[in-house]
Amino acid sequence: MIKPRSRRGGGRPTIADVARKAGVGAITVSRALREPERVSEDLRRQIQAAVNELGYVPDPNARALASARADVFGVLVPSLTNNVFAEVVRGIYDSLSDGPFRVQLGNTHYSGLEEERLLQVFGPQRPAALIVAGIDQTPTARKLLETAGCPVVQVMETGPDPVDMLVGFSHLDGGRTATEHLIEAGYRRIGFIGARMDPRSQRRLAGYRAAMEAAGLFDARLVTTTPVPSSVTLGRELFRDALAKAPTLDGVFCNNDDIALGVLFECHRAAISVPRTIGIVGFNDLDMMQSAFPSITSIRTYRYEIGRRSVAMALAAIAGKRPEQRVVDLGFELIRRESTAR
Amino acid sequence: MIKPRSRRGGGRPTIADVARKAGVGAITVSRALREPERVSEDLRRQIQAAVNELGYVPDPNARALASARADVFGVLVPSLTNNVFAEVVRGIYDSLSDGPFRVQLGNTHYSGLEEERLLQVFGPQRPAALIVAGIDQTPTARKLLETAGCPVVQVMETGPDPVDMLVGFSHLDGGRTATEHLIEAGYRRIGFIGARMDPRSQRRLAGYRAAMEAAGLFDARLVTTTPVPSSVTLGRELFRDALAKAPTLDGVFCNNDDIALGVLFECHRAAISVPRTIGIVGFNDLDMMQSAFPSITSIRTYRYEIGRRSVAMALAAIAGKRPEQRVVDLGFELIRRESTAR
DNA sequence: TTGTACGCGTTATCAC
DNA sequence: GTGATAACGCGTACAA
Repeated sequence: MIKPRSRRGGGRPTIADVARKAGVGAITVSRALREPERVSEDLRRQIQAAVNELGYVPDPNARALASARADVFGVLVPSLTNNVFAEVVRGIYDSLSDGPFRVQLGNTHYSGLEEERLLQVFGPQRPAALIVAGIDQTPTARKLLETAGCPVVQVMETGPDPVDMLVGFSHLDGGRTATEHLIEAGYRRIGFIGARMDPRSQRRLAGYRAAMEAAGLFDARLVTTTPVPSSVTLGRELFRDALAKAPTLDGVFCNNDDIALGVLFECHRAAISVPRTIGIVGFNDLDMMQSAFPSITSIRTYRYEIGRRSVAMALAAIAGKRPEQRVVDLGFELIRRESTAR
Repeated sequence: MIKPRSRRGGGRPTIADVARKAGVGAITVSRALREPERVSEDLRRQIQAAVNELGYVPDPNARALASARADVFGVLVPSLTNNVFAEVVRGIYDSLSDGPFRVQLGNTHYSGLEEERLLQVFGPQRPAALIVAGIDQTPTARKLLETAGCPVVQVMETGPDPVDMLVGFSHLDGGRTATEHLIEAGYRRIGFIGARMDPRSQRRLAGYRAAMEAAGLFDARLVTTTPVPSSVTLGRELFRDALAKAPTLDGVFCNNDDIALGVLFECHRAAISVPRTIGIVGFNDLDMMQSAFPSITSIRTYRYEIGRRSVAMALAAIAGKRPEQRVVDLGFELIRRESTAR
């Protein structure tokens, strides 16, 4: 008696089952599913019928093994809870939800070593594309990206020398624009308050410094930074520190909106008038900036759009169309509000 | 001249290469890597040497195909940008970063149908475990979870009838506790302000209602809800609506902290005294609640810990140890602050 | 403890 | 346009 070929798997229908039922070869079923235009109308219908009847679903693992390509986008961000990256990730997901691609998300915790590790985990999977935050990879990480054998999109920055493609904006220009706005509004003793101080924060600080020096206003005592992760509460503390160091402070450009909100709350608590005594500018323009009282001036950035664009570029590259421009600068916008309306 | 067996793949070393170099069978290499204790000391060392020399890395796709199991945790959340779920996801990632498991994250957009679709995408991958937010799956989704053939952990809620395992807390009790606190603080015309109104918000509302009815204070005009996604700005608008409907309002229990912050800002703008004229309670206790001015009373929940616990339970189940308690209630805590200190 | 033979479900290759 | 055959790289089953 012949054992009915005991399936190790869960007994789901395979491509062979569909082929048998449709009276065609397995490869034709495979083609009908992936490149329908290369299979005749007739067979396509028969195959589709068999697929529906059997409830056949291709095995992604088998497909990945055979084709040496997984339908996976590897995505690396420094933080999952930072709203800024969450928005980028959301843009990526929304752009991918239609197609066959899955997303594999990695959290680097702002660590270059962790990024290397994750890249080493992603590589053997043979992802269809890689999207990574930032341009400050370690040499090792950069080499891993260059040899990944798939399109790579770096996001959230701009610059001259991407691994492959790049979409974002200039943090340096953003920092400069924010600072220049404060100067034009009449503030003079303008502080910089920054937490985390990752590479993007560093560039914003550089923009701040450039603007202050150009105006002859730079003073190292006006700069307050910490590697500690950003939070509203930390913003309050740093503002107190800044005031202690520079009692004549009359404005602050904050690393990000959480810090800015903390500064605002501390001003409330200390009965410091905003924008009269202190002007405040944030960065990213989270929703709450417009609703705060007073509303807070901020640099609006297009995180969601960056996510979408990164996918569009990767998809184009996968389709063989290398985009005309490998570096896309989506810019930013200064949103003037009450916190600097002196 | 013999072509050196052109590899379709990228020519990376395979397990066979390692086996040859170490002078053992391929299966022994496989075992040495997955269950070292079942291979003799000697061979293990030889194999490890060969692995290092060749730079061998197992192909996860081939492994998944052969074993009918992918080292993947499927995770389904309704939102990527909502800090609450971002924290759960972070807990999951942090708990998984040591081991061999990758994470595949899906965004259901608060949609049962989207959840079904994602479950259908995850299924064929044969994930090692599934973690999903909530207990309100559609019948179809629930069936998919039950037949997934892997441990399933539902998170962020508690209840009597999990698909498999469940870790979270009671939103109904949370809503009741928040409301009772306002009542005890002396507020009487206490409103409920809720956005999105997903199942968890509905249960918080039910808790609010229970408390208000128990105190003989319930009045339908005090309830203001909308299906619109939550935001600080929306909180301001809803509060204005609530005041228009119930001018004698003297307190609000907010769906979440974003709404609560919006209410606070609107009070500032309208020169309404908090907590004297209006008491405010939020939900989740985000960092900014403690720094707001005045600081805002909230229900602290343990999102990160829920993420970690869910992984721990799944891992235990994978290891064959069905945990003694399939339902874990991590509770919550009322954090009293200035916004209700009348 | 180690190895042999084979299967996992699909796609690439090349012939028809 | 369609199909037979041979990988893809690894793990399972079973034997030794």
